[in-house]
Amino acid sequence: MPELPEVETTRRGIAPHCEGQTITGVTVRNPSLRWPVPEDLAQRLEGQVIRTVDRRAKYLFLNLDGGTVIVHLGMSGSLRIIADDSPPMTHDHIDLQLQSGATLRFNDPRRFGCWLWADRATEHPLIASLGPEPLSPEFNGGLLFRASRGKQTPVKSFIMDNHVVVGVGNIYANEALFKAGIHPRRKAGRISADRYHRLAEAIRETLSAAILMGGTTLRDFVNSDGKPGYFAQSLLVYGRTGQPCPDCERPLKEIRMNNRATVYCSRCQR
DNA sequence: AGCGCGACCTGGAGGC
DNA sequence: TGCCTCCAGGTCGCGC
Repeated sequence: MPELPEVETTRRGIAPHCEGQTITGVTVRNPSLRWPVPEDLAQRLEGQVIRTVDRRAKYLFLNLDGGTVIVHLGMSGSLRIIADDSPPMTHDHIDLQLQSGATLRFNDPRRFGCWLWADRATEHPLIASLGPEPLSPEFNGGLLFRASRGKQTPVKSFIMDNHVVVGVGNIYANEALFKAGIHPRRKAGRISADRYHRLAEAIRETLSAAILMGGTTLRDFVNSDGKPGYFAQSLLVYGRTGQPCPDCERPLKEIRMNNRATVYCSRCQR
């Protein structure tokens, strides 16, 4: 489900209900996520106050006084605020009871997500080596250009590499490459600085537009209120194989790259 | 070292 | 209705 806009939408949805709240109870129904949920999670959390809810890449941080819960939603995870005491459904793996009476509930059918503990989140191995945030000032075309010199890997794989820039998942990689007019298979090391400036701008635009619209809803994404996002209506190429290119009207092509659907216009993208 | 791919899971859609 | 195959928004870590 979630790419960066969905994760940010989730953060904005849950933060007001979590920040300043004492955790009064922890229920782990299924600890078998991507990595096992720490056995002492409840012990660490109970009685602690959630100070802030932050995001780094697609990770959410529940910051407590003595450390951080690092949450990833994987492909199918979601966090909801449950106001009443409605019973857990299938795949509701973790509940945090809050002092307010609300529950922060984690659901993840495929269990690719994770809940981890870190004394210092920024030093955790999963976090420490991440590239810059795509919406931060340090992310720009120059950075992409420098990082790509000598790279043989296709540009689509390059911008989806979290060590280069975080938060560019499959949907938005397809969209940004279309906007920048770059063929997804072009070797990263053979793209000019000018074109990387356009690409960086396209990434920034695509992600911020999606955040404004509450994320992309394909199938079953719901944000923390249970509402869908509306960015799917704005997708230019993803999910539109065979339909006319928005610019030149030639049918959009689809190939597989790293086993992921890759949609592009063979005329507009070179 | 850089790159590509398998692996981790469940469920929905579509074909027969 | 049921069974089977394919597909899915992520990303780690292995093998070449």
